[in-house]
Formats: sequence, structure tokens, C-alpha cells
Amino acid sequence: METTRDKLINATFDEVFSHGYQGASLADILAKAGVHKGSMYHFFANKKEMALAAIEETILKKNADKYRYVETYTSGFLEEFYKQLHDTSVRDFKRGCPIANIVQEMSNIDEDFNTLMKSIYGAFRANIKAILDKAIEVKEMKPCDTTKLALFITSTIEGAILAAKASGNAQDYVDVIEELIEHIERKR
Amino acid sequence: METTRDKLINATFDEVFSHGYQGASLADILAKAGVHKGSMYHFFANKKEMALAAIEETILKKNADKYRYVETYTSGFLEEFYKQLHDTSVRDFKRGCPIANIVQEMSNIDEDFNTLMKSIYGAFRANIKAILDKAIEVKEMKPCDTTKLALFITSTIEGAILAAKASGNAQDYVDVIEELIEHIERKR
DNA sequence: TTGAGACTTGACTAATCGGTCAAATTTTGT
DNA sequence: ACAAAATTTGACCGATTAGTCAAGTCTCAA
Repeated sequence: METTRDKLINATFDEVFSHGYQGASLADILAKAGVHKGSMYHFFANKKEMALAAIEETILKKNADKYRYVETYTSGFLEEFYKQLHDTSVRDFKRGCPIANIVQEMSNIDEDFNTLMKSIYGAFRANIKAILDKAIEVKEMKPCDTTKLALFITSTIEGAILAAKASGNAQDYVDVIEELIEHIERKR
Repeated sequence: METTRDKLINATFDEVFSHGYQGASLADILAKAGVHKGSMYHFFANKKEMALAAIEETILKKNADKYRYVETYTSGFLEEFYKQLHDTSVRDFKRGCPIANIVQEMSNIDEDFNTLMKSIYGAFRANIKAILDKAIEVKEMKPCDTTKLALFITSTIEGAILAAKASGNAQDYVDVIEELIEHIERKR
């Protein structure tokens, strides 16, 4: 059952993803959630706290399963990772990447957003690094500076999503990913 | 002499760069510019037209000289490009990249912003492609798909700036650029 | 010198913003 | 059954938003 709080979290994330935090209207969120204002203030102290909760909880939930295979697999780490990268069905090139969007909009404006996004982006990098470390461990890849390579990969992915958003052409994302994989493959 | 219009353009760009378009307050822009509201509406139809003008004019002006060497040089194109990439003094890692910021915030919200940013981001890619084509022409590089490589480079640069903004660590940008140059070097 | 157009001033408007709160209702534990 | 707690309702608030406009000043050409 979707609780009132759930409705608010979902509507807030969607509204913030679409219009940014500053562009997100509380009235629109409430209308979308079908929740009254006073009810919302029962669950959250203010708009900002609700948005921070929506971002953190939604992204954590999304990533919970996404990288599970790193712990369960015993081989084929890179193949699975490449498959993930190529899967455009999980991407929304119109709105872009939720993480990147909020970093861009809020990191230099608000300390609480900055702290949260630093943690989320850091987790993204850590997840990629874990894949690379596993690949090296099972000799699918030569040892290298995985921290740096993970940084490079995350940067390029975010840039690829941005390029597709800017051009309105999903193929741009695919092209960048191809070149990125080529780059990783040279390290095997 | 800085005209009233200049003051408005500069203040608007700075305010939009700092707080985004939606977060930019007209009152703050006017205060920063030292211009009264009615005066502003003499030069611009509304906030949006002023912001679009500020973005286009400021970025065009910035890029006017930046890639001039591509037409004047006869060799050393890649070296000059690498030098540019390494120059962190032109970067503002707190606020990020103005182009990326506005693409992220506005491309999926407003058609006019979308059109403008598509053009600006496209010009960025074209500039990088021109460098690569020149490098190939004078045999500093093996022939390759420069459209695709330019897309990859611009994506990675934007991603690098974002990474530095997210972490608050300029070194992240440097690390990504190093790896990017390594990638380009393999194509020589 | 004078009139016309460019530019400036700042008070004003309507709409929307996030936020408050007391009262009503529903849910829960005993 | 009853009381206490959790939740919901929706009217209301002051502040801020972008935008309007009539009156005033300045510049410059005839």
C-alpha cells in the first residue's frame, strides 16, 4: 500500500527530476500526490527536507539491486557492466541523470544538498570501482589504478547523458559508451 | 564604457551561473547591475529574453578567442589543446560549466532554452572536431572518426567538471583529463 | 531653442511562493 | 467503549515573484 509519505516522496522526486529543486512547486507536488499541504507538513519540516529525503531514498532504492551482481557473480564482471552501460531503457535522455541534475543545480547553493550529493556521487564511483576491482581479482583485467579509472568512467557516463540531453539524440550516448568501452578494453 | 545593457547582461549571466535560471531573482540581478526595473524592461521583453541574450552573448564572447589558434597555427594543434585542457585557471569548479548547468536545468523545460543550448553545445563539439581534423591534416594524428571522438572528448570534459563540482576536489578534473589525453594519445 | 525619441525612475499589481495552524477526523492501544 | 495519538483538512499569512506603467529626465538633431 502506498502511504501518504510514499506518495509525497514519489511526487517530489518526479517533480524535482523534471523541474529541478528550485523550479519544483510545492502546490504541484501536492496536487500530483493528491495530498493536502498540512498533511505534508506533518511528515516533513519543509520543502527542502522533503526533497532531500525524496532524492536520497529514491536513488538508494534504485541502486540497491543495480550492482548486486558484483557480490554474487564469480566471473563476467566486465561483460555484465558493459551490458548495463548499453541498456538505454533505464535512461531518460529528456530529463538526464537525476544525480547530475541536482549536483549541477544545488551543490554550490546549499550545504545540505552539497553533502547529500557528494555522498551519492561518491557511492556511484565506489560501485564502479568495486566492479573493476572484482574484474582484476578474477584476472579479467590487468591491475591498474581503479580509483582513477572509476572516476574516468563515471565522468564519461555523466557527460554522455548530458550530450544526449543537449542534442536530443540518444545515439550520442551510445557513441560515447562505445568509445568508453574501447578505452576500458585496452586495459585488459 | 559599460552601458546599461552591458551591466544587465553581465549581472544576469553571473546570477544565472550562480543560481540557475529559475533560481535567479530579477530583483537581485537589478541590484547587482545597479539598474532599475523599468530600465531593464526598456531593453528586454522579459526575464527569459534577457537570460537567453546573456547566455548567448557571454559564451560566444568567451569562445571567440579560445579556439582562434586552430586557424592561425600550422602545427602543434594537439599540444595546444592539451595545454588548454590542463589550464584550470579558466575553470570554476564551484559553479561548474555554464553550458552544462543550463542544459541540465532548462533543456527539457523550455523550447527556447533547448534550441539555444543545442546550438551552443553543438558549437563546442564542432570546435573540438576542428582541432582534431587539423591535427590529422598535418599528420599529428592518424585519421579517425573525428565527429565521434570530439563527442567523446566534450562528454568527458563536461563529466570531469561535474565530478570536481560534486566532490569539491579540483584534482578529480585533472585526473580525468590525464586519462582522457592518454586515450587521445593512443590514436596518434 | 525646441521638440522628439531614448532612457530612467519607482510605485504599483496580480499571482505565486513556502509555511502556519486550529479544528476535524481517523487510527490505535487498552 | 473510550481516550490518546496520529493524521488530514483547508483557510489563512507575509514575502517574493515577474511584470506594468505613467511621469520624469536626458540626449541630440533640426
